Formats: sequence, structure tokens, C-alpha cells
Amino acid sequence: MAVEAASGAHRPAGRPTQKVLSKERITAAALKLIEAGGYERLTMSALAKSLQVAPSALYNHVASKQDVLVLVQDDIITSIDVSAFGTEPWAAAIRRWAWSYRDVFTRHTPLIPVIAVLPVTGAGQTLRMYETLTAAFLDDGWPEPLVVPAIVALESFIFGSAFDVTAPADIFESGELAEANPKFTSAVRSQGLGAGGSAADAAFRLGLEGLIVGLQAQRDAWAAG
Amino acid sequence: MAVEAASGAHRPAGRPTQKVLSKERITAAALKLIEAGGYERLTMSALAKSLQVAPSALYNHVASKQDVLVLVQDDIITSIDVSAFGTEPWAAAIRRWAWSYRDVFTRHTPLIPVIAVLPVTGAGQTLRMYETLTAAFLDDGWPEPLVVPAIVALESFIFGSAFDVTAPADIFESGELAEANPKFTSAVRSQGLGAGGSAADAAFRLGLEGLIVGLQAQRDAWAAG
DNA sequence: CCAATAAAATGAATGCTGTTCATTTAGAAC
DNA sequence: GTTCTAAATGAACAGCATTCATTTTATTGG
Repeated sequence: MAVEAASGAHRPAGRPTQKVLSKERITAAALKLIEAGGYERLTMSALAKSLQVAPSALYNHVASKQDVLVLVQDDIITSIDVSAFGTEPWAAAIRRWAWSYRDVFTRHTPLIPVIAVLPVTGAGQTLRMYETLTAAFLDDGWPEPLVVPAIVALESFIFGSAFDVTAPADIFESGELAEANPKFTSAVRSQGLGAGGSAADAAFRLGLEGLIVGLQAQRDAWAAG
Repeated sequence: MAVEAASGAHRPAGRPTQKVLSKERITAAALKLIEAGGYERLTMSALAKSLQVAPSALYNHVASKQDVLVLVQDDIITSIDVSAFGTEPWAAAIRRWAWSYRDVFTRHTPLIPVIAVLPVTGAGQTLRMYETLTAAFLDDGWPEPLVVPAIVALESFIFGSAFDVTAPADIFESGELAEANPKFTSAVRSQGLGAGGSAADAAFRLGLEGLIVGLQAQRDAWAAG
């Protein structure tokens, strides 16, 4: 007469008959929490609750919360658009990839301090993306020693820009100090937003187009000796 | 017979005869803690202890820990080298400023998520730096609407690069997955480090020089119509 | 000069956090 | 079939930022 499968049933202590948790399930639940309520809502307790499990059970599958973030990171990497590599010329492909990369991480800025510092070892999807990128650079005639620095430079710009998107629109309002800083105050007001884009978009476009042109110039300079 | 000034003396409850705390003292103490033991050591309790005060006393001067970080940020901004503006040509001045900016924030990466998002209102030193930058851009003939986007683009690159410096040297070791990602693995090995610089420095140099060239090209393109 | 108010400290308490550990049970290995 | 390991529970912990009642002092207004 035991109500084994009743939804409100309480699982007794001890190893369950069939596995309740796995890295995949933990990753999926974490992503769901983040999408629903942002990173503030991603706590080990909340994660456990959403998986109908005691918090301590998570630690049989991950070593720490940081570990969970790594799992999330390697998952969302797959949502970056790399489809232009191989079909479009270098600059166009980089452009599409970069905008997509920035958009994804705009919704996941708390991951940036984690992944910027974390070895890619074991992060399979992340490595896959780098492999695709490297191939595109080599196909475009880049000298091998410049490829990784160029990718890192682009990524740094993308990460920084992702933070920028999350800033409030009035971030540069100087307030009382406007009169003491007249040139900057005026420049903020005259900011060219382009058609229908935010200030963050305008800055990203300017910087990205600049980087694309500038990196190509560096590539050619290297080739010239 | 009261031992008023004895160092181990316990301060009684109630407003003290002369002020113990101020924003300046809190900022200085926070910086000292950070320099001694990094941001993990900066807790409200530790901060209070270093000021020989109860933690709750801090809240008479700051609204939150985030508030303390803002104070720290506006202080360390003054250690960025802006001396080249006004004395050297645009590109050289930007170069010096950018390297200095990156170096400062390499030691303060936890501030980046805070300041990238925080209104500059009330952050006087930060505004001062922007004013100096704006003047340099205008003197170099930049169209006003491009100034703020260009600064933001540079800053984004700098912030992202600051994270990169703190990464371990072997961050790109692919480990077991090396064979599955041969092009990237090879590119990592062939990375040109330049003379005596780290991989992060090489990437920053490449990106910065690219951005300088590329942004100037954008400026000229705007001027041409 | 005195009364009312505001400022600035203490110290106790709160709820939340990530994490650990002893315990229990079930499956896997020899 | 016994031993070992994996995977769950639940209680406990220290540390965190923050709040609140209380006390004392300084400042301000009449």
C-alpha cells in the first residue's frame, strides 16, 4: 500500500533504485533557473529544490557551485552562431559570430569572470568552437602564431562589451558634475546611435568593425615581414 | 582613572566624542584589505575589524557593500596614467593610457562587473578621466558623436583583457581533446609571444594596435561621409 | 541656555549562503 | 555472498551582508 510514485512522496535516505541526478540533469535545471530568474536565483538550495533533491546530493556529482557554472558555460557555448564559418568570407563570418557571442553572454555576464580564467580542458563544446575559428583564420591565410592572440583579442572585446549592454541607458549622465566636465557631457549628448540601435550597440559596432579592419592590417604587416 | 586612550579599550555604545568613521577612512581601509589579501578578504566584518568598529557602524556611512566597491573604484581610477594626453599624439597617448588602465584593473577584476554597469554620477574621478579622454579625441579631430562610442569600445576591450591576464598560462591546454581539435592545439603551441611578454600581453598588444588603427579608419570614414 | 532632533556608535539577531559529514540504502565487483 | 562503492537524506556549520533596538553625543532652533 506504499504510495511509491505519488508526487508528494518523500524519498527515504539511502541510494535510490534508479538514478535521480546526473550532470546533464543538473545543467538543464540550472539553465532553467537562470532563464527564469537570473543568476541571483541560482543557488545550490534552489537548484536542489528544482530537482526535488536535498542540497547535499548535488555534491555527489559536482564539486562546487563553480563547477555548476562551468557546466552551464559549456552548454550555452553551443548556442553561439558559427554557421557563417566556411560559407562566408572571414570578415563577414567573424562579424556574425561576434554579435551572436556578445548576445549570448549579455544574458550570462556572471559566467565571464569564471570562464575567462578557467582552463578549457574538459570543456568540449568550447574547444569545438575554437577549432572552428582556427580553421577559418587559417583558411583566410593567417599566419599560425597570430591566430590565438587574435581570437583572444576578439573575445576580450566581446566579454567587455557584454557587460556594457547590461548597463543602464543613463550610465553616463554626469549629474551635478556636468559643468565640471563639459566636453564629456556634450559628447554623451551628441552620441550617434545609428538607426534603431542602443548606445551599447553603436559602441560594439564601431569597435568590432575597427578590430576587423585593424586585425587584418596586423596580419598583412606580419606577412610583409 | 578611566583608560580612555588605551589601545585595547572597549568603546561603549553611543555616539563617540570624535568621529571614528568617514567615507575616506572606509575607502582607505578597504583598499588596504584588498591589497593585502585580495577581494575574498574584503568582507564587511573584516573591514569593520580593521577600523576597530562594529560591522553595523559601517552602515551609517555606506548603504551596502556594493557602495564600498564604488568608493574603491573611484579611488583606484586616479592611479591610471593619463599623463600622455596633451603631450603626446593621440595614438601614443591612447596606448599608454590603455596599458595602464588594463594593469590597474588586472588587480581589481572583481570591480569590473560593478563599474561596467554603474552610473558615473557621483564618481568624480571617473568623470575626470572621461573628460580628459574626450578632450584628447576632440583635439585629434574626432567628430563628437564618435567619441563616446570609441571610448566605450576601448574600455570594453580593456576590461575583457584584464580578465585575460588573470588566467593561468595553460588555459588553452586541450588535454585529452587535443586530437579532436588539431588545428587549435597546433595554433596554441605556435603562439608568438613576442620578446619577453606573456600570451595575454601579446593578445592585448595585437588587439590594441588593431583597435587604434581600426578606430582611426572609422573616424576617417565618417569624415569622408 | 535649553529642548528637540539628528548623527554615529554598539551589540544582538536574522536569514541566507555554500559546503561537510555521519548515516542509510542499493547496486557493482570479486 | 560478502565487500566496496555510489548516491541519496538530513542535520549541522561557519560566514556572509544586513537590520534593528538601544545608547550616547553633537548639532540646531527658539
